[in-house]
Amino acid sequence: MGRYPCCKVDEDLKKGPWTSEEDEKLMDYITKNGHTNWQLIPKKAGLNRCGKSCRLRWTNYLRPDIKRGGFSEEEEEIIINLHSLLGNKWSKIASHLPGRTDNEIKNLWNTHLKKKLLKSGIDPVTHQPITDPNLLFNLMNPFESALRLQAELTEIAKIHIIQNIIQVLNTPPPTLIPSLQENNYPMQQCYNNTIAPYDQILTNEPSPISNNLSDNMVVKSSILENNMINNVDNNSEYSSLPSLVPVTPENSVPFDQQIIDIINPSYYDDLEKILDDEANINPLSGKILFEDDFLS
DNA sequence: AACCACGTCAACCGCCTTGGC
DNA sequence: CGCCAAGGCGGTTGACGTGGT
Repeated sequence: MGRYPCCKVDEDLKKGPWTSEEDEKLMDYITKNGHTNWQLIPKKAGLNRCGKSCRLRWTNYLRPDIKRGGFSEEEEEIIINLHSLLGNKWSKIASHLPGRTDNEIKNLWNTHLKKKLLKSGIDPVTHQPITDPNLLFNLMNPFESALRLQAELTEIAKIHIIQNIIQVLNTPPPTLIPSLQENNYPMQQCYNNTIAPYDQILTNEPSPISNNLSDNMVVKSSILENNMINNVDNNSEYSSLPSLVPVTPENSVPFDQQIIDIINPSYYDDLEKILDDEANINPLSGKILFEDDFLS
């Protein structure tokens, strides 16, 4: 058999910050008896702590040779040089700096030195001048970089909104139907003119949002299309939602291709006009307003 | 004065190495 | 030689402090 386990999982040992009483107990015990067996120390010192926790507290805080206070410029230089040779070997780096712990050096590196090197155009991993133009751009122009990121996120958000609109168009509420019967509802114009290319989507092809549907179902849009545009007299169809059909490998379109279809400039531009113009959104209902709504 | 964002650092977690059996 | 616990190490987390709005 080997040794007995370090910290028993079922033992109700204290965790978190150390109190001054605990520090005092540990200090007293180690200065009198040394630290040959960390597993026995907490019991013998009267502490309800794991041996590992005691060792960490001692090596990182209580040890008498610990140097307090901030790091000097010289120490920082040494750490940078050693890191370029040793990498993230914090304990090895610490062994070259008397009074400094590996934890302390690691924290300094992650919070301060890494940024310092980046700012001066040095890759903190390789310690070589940064050559990646994107990374360099980000460092030199943080503001422009943020703007660029924001623009990219806006584009993604627009695609999400478009997907949501498609979802809404795929499931018309019953209240829309009388207007359609009168053949003057703006939604119909929407289909006929504004975003006519969406007819491509409103066919038997799976909706671009189908990938987001957790149950892997897709609205069978042909039923919807028939109800809304061609078959408006069939009232019995209006009250029920379009049936759902499972996505099958043969009728599914790769998501990348779906995205490309959506970004087809002709209807993307039209939708963008709607999305860009805040006046087209009813501030109370959040619904999209069409040209006819303004005329009436 | 209250809130928020960010930086710092002590402590924990989990993996790896070492060494006793 | 293999198993297994102790010790060591690096990554990560969360509490706390501080400065800005």
